[in-house]
Amino acid sequence: MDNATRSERSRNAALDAAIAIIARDGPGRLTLDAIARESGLSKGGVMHQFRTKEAVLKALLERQMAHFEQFSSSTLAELSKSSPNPHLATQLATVREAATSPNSAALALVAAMVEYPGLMSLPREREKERMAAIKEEAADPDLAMLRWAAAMGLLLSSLFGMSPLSKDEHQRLYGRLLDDARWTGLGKPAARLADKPARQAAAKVARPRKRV
Amino acid sequence: MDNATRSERSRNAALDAAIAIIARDGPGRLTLDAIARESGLSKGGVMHQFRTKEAVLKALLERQMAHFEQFSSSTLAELSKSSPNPHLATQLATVREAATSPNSAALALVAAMVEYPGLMSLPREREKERMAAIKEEAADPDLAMLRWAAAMGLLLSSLFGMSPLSKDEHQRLYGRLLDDARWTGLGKPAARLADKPARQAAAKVARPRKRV
DNA sequence: TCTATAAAACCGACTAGACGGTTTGTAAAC
DNA sequence: GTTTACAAACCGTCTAGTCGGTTTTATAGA
Repeated sequence: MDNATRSERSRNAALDAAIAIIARDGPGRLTLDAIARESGLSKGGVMHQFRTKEAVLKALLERQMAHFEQFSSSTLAELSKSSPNPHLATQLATVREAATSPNSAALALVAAMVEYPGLMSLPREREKERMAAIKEEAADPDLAMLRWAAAMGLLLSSLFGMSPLSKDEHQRLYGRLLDDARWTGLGKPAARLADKPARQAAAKVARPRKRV
Repeated sequence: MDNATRSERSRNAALDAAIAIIARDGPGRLTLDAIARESGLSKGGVMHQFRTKEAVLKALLERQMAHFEQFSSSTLAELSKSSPNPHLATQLATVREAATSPNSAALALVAAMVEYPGLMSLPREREKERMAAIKEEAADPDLAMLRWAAAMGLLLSSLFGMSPLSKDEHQRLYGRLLDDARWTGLGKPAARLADKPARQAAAKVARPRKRV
């Protein structure tokens, strides 16, 4: 077999094994020995392809990011003609995709952040660009950010096994987040609803400024 | 010193040390020896109070949950007279509180879940009850869940250092989530949109400028 | 109050195993 | 024949948990 393809096969085998271990046993169980065992490679083989454990995590992160990058850009191309806010719609769809796909990129994120928090800067910087694009196109940027935050909340909470919501509810909620028609007309409705006591309630829990 | 209070002091010292270590060095650095060193106790002393490391994490989780439980119930008592959906408002305020308080409960959660994912069932079950109460009182349950999800998204993403948003934006967004007046009239906007087209146009121009 | 005994809190050295990473050896590719 | 891909044994460190012993507090009889 060709040397280059042999290396690539081994690298992919190791990364697949890492994902499988994280998904099955949790991020805490991801060790180099476990990767070797799971992938069929020897430990030396794994270490030949990745010099350190951090390099494994980084490669895993990058591979998963590339995968969703692809999903994201093709979705964006499709939506940019039809949607008034294609970047937001794309991100919402991508998050839903990440939440649904079993071998989620998010699993790699979790694994990475515990041992090597510095790796998190890669996805964060990428996310910053996307957020800028979302704000740019939005009629109501804060609402757009909140729709994004809600999608992330659904993703992360279910990812950590702490979501109180069922699968069905998750799907329905993603659907609603994506439906632009249900997120219009929120700019300043207070004037028309003056008779409602809602505002007063909000003031009660409003935090004194200048804390932190 | 009284035996009971001596024990309690030691237990609290250990838990305080654990929080400090997690906050300063990250969850990966939380070891029993580190807890002993940080708390001033000996390792034997720590192990006398907590038989295993999991017991330490569990106690930590429970203590932090109790803390926010208290915040939550006092907030609920205050809001239940004025707010049309006091449970949702309480949860949103509590999440914001968790996000801003430096020694966050969430840090304990992260530390816990990596090594002992089973511990996550405690907060999840609690959250299920709260979610039921939120749905119960809501005119639009799905929207209520989405507001909750958005708050969780803000909390979790910033907790993992992957939030692309600034502190200011976070605070502003929490404020908007809490403002009931800005979340009304979303039930079936498709029908309304026809007779009130001015709404959408206005939103395009009027940036929300509300401060918390 | 003094004393004897039990029990709880605490100490710190130790162990067994797991972990990340290294070294040495071997066969295939170039 | 040199480099590359991999295997297998190995090393030093770190970690959760143990254990025998010491100090402090509780109990109880005189």
